[in-house]
Amino acid sequence: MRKGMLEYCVLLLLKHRPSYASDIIQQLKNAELLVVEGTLYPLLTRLKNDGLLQYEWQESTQGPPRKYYALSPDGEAFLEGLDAAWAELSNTINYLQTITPKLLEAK
Amino acid sequence: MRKGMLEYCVLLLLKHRPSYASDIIQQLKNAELLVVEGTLYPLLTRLKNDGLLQYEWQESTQGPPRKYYALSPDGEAFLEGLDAAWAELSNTINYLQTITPKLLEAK
DNA sequence: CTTGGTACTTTGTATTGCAAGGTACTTTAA
DNA sequence: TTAAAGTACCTTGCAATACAAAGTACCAAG
Repeated sequence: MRKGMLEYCVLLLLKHRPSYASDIIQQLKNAELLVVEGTLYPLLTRLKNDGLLQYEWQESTQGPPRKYYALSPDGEAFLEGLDAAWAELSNTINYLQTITPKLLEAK
Repeated sequence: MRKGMLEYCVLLLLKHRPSYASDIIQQLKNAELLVVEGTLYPLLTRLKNDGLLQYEWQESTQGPPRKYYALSPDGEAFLEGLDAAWAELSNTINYLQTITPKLLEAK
């Protein structure tokens, strides 16, 4: 179900504030969206290769350095497209839900 | 983006009213969701094999007979699970959207 | 100098969506 | 009577995504 949504969620998070992978996983967990490393790392790499993200290394006070990802200008534009796509999808589902009688009862 | 959503949309439609493949495609197009045969037929077959859908052949006044698909009892239960999953995903996205400052401005 | 914690990465597999092509039956029209 | 067009169903092969699992590297604490 959540397939294809992760990209949008990650971009939303990074728009809010640049983060590194483990941090992103933690933030998504807070939003009740479970993601694992094997999913996120390839996604970040792909988005960077597509020019939607940038990153810079930053030293950590504890442990190895971290790759902080942030939206590139292209990424911001792309995200606006996803906002529109989400709004449309959301409308579609709402419409399909309302035509089913049973959900109307549930109100 | 729509990945994984098609299943939900198709089940919602079939809950509303049993339909055959070409009809489903048309209804989804009306809801602004473009699907092609190569996507839908395997999906219907899979849902049937999983016991979520049933079908029966019905003669058509014009053209070849049609396979009318409908939700099985298991399918109805499964759909309720998807309703819950959608509500949760929707909440998650809403939350992630609201923490980004720019979207708040857009209001 | 070894153990445990943090962070990043890669490989292989299953699922999903799509393009493209194919089969079969029915009606229309030459 | 056959040819063409329309409707409906199905299959194959490919690309993209998510995940499990395993691996690499650095640092701090004991």
